[in-house]
Amino acid sequence: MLNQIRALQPSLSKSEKRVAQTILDNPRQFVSATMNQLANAAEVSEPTIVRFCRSLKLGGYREFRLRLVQDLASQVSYQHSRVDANDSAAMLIDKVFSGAIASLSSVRNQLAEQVVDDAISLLSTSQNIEIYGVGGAGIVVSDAQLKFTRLGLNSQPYSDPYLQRVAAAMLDEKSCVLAISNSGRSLDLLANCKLAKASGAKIISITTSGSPLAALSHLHLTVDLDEDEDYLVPIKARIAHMAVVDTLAIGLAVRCKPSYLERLRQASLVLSDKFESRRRKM
Amino acid sequence: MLNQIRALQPSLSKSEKRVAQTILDNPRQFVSATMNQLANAAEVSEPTIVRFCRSLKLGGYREFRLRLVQDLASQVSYQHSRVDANDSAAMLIDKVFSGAIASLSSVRNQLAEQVVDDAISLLSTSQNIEIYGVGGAGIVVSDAQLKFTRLGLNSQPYSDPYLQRVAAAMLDEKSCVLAISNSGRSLDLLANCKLAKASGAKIISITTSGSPLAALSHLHLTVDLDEDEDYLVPIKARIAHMAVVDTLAIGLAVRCKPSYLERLRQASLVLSDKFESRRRKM
DNA sequence: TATTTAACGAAACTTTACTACATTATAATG
DNA sequence: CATTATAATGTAGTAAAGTTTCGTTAAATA
Repeated sequence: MLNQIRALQPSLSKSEKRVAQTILDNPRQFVSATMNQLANAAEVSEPTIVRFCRSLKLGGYREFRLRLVQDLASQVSYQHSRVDANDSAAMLIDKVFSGAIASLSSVRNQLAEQVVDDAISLLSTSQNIEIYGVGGAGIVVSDAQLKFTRLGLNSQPYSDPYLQRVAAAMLDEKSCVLAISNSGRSLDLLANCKLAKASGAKIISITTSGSPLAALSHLHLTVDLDEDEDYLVPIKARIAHMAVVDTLAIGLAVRCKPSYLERLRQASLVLSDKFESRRRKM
Repeated sequence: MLNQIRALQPSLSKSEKRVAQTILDNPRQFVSATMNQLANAAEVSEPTIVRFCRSLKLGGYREFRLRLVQDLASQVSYQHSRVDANDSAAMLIDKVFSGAIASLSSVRNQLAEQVVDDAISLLSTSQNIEIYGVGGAGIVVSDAQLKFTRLGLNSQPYSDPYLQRVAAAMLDEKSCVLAISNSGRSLDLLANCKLAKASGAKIISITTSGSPLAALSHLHLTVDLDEDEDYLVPIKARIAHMAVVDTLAIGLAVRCKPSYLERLRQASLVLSDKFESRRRKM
């Protein structure tokens, strides 16, 4: 739809071109706009709006708005611009969510299928799994631990560098470390992964390509993100890492041990008495 | 949105119930319907349609239709979210990521701007913030705590029901509780939020609409998700909740206290000696 | 059974989308 | 260069959709 407008733009009349430009500048602004509001924004008359809609082979403004809303609701907006102080709540929501969506969809394209496959196999054959991460990644570590435990895997989370160090020294060839870090440059984490490797454990990393952590891993799951502004509150990395972990967990569940599925159902049921009637879950 | 209608259905009047049922029977039929058409289909009058929309906390029919269209448009990708044993790694990746993306994009449409605004104001004026969640939500609680701490807010995370209980009893009018739960039905969490409310604290919830938790909150941030198959490994809820928390955190940062931004830069710098050269971060 | 309260729809009213037509600008032709 | 044809745009009016007001009916309560 927006692409169609862009494509048709050259063939439009001067006023209609202005309408097209106004919409393309900030489409979301117009999801609930009336014809009048759009006309004012583009500084044209209402009939021009109708004619613009007809140029797009649509019945009228009503149909145009319907299409626009559908388009924006399903389509990911890649222009995750930075937030600033006079953004309305609506813009704030939009920027945060489209930023998160954009990074997920970029990571989806980065992930190498083969590596995911290998990682799932390795995890399923390891006798124990240790999950390492420091700082903000600690949250992803807990998340991974929760997921693996639910699958009945033998895993331990370590987000404290000192405990990590102790644990790493104790590993053997049948162990496997899942190391999570956005930068892949945390000194503590690097040292501990080296130690784990020296103990004979396999290292699977979820981190930026080209980082020292990626270099020393046996399997590297790539998560490269734009760095701009994410330092504000780094949600993108967090969410992307969790999605990767989730892919592994679901892969383990459905692929290697279908019996896991049954276990998961039980995990849900066992919690049901902790909830008020009508539904279990979470 | 459709979930919300389902949730509210019991509490509606006879005619409004008929409207709800008519829509739920075949929602797509009404994406471009006028009020009149919907009224005829449900065999009620137009004012009843308006009242129905108001019962959903919407401004009127126009807003209702907007939400419906957004909802149905973003649901398209939910279709292929079910994984099965003979999926290739590529399909696995695709399903996990598009599921996550679809839920983010649906939550983006659900979030009420006004409530986000109010929540940001309330958080910024509260003397202390307590963050509650149990089970899987504990991860989101830690995430929220990390973000709020970075902003220099006075907040405490409680994912243990017993500690929660003790803390809730100690609150006063200047406190505020951020309660996170997908189901909104955890007995422990509900009891503790009631206690906190009785102590005079304000409750902000991130949960499903129509749930008991939503009902007792002063501010309710809606996160309604499809329920099917997420029990496998509930990543969607996790990610959606984190994104909502992120919206609040960024809102607090840019809106209320621009000085926070400076503080954040410092938080990044202070960590730099923990990293190998070339870059700080995470 | 009487009285209050809530639910609902008929009709008036407001806003929004669309149409018909007049006006202006642009291009083409003598 | 003037004249005419053609396209582009806006003004004003109309029809349709959405919303409000208010009276009537049904249900609940005393």
